[in-house]
Amino acid sequence: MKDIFHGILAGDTIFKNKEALRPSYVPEILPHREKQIKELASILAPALRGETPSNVFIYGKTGTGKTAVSKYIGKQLVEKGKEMNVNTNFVYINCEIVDTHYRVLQNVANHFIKVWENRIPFTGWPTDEVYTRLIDAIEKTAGVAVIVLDEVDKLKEGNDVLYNLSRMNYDLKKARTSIIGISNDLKFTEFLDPRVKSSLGEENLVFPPYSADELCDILGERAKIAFKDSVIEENVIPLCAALAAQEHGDARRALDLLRVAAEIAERMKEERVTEKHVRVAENKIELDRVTEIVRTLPIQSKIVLMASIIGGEKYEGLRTGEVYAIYKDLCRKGGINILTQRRIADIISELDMLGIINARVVSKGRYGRTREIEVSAPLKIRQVLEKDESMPDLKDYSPALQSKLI
DNA sequence: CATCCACAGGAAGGACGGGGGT
DNA sequence: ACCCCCGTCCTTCCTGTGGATG
Repeated sequence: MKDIFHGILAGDTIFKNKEALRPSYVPEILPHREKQIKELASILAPALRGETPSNVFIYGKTGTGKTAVSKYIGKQLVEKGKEMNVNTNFVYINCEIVDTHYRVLQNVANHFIKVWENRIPFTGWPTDEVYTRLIDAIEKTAGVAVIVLDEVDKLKEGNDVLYNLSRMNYDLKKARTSIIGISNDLKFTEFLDPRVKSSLGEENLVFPPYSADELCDILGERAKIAFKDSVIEENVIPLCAALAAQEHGDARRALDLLRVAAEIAERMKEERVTEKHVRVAENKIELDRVTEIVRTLPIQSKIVLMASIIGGEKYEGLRTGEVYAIYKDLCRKGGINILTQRRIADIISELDMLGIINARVVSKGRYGRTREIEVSAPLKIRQVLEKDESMPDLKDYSPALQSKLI
């Protein structure tokens, strides 16, 4: 046994600590977020004097450091609290996972209830009972609790949860709470109850996307931790940064690129990560994304997609009507009910928005107005679709030669 | 210039299913 | 246990339209 692991570990020539490249990792240094850290710290500082900090709403696109900064501040706050002998608590909740009223309250409460027997069960209690327990538990700490709700827009009962949490201070005597809501959807607040909106948005923080140069610094810091010395060629990090900056300055994407590039280099038994590996990684990530989307598509969309691929081989400037004709053939072959062209037009739009096809409206004058459809990676997508059992069998299928006869 | 194609894409509503409230 | 509301998926019906063609 020992020898097996030894063999594998010996092959590990590139990574020192891969964790540092994962999105969940909270680094010691957060380059180019000094301003946000300072601002958030000054908002939360009253907590250390035992006062109530304002609630905060943090907005920023994915990979702009919202979560990392919050967690970082939380850690600092708790440490500083210990140092100053103030009871400060930091609760982090990801609302994409914990997405109901009950479960949010339960999770927050259980953070304060240390004894197993008294913990709140996953289900079964009335929600307001959970709330009472939560208040009790926080009150016992007689300190300040900062509650972070990450991806707060994913909450199913956002209004109720936020209303509940934001009025906790009225029910508390000795303890104080502050809510930090994090979202990448600015429009999210529009759907909130005005009272909740004003109480959550006492302070607003915006996290702008990183520039390519800033991403370079971030990757540099992480690379120092993640990799052994001098395994990364010097142009690799700028390239990762530049590619990620093309999107919208997403640090997560940049880190993914770097990590996947290194994994590829490792698997190829190479000692250094080069630009070439980044290029391969870029393709792999995009392809993985596409295959994953295609795999999880509903059956009707899969057939429309397949019809577009087949049509693309047949026609130049494939049009909606042609896709629909092939689609109907495929449905008949597979015994699947045929939807109307109106619906198919919408499905084509959906596929377009997912970025797996390109559909742009063109006018052919006398010959109508339609969309020209192009599948982005037809060969690869076809492979994925052909593995799908729910798809009709396409052996020796070829679209009818509909040479525009009336 | 008007026409007219082959759709785009909006509006309204039906069927269905899940989840929450009582 | 029941109902109600809401969201999703789909249909039907509809009006709108860019620009080659006559």
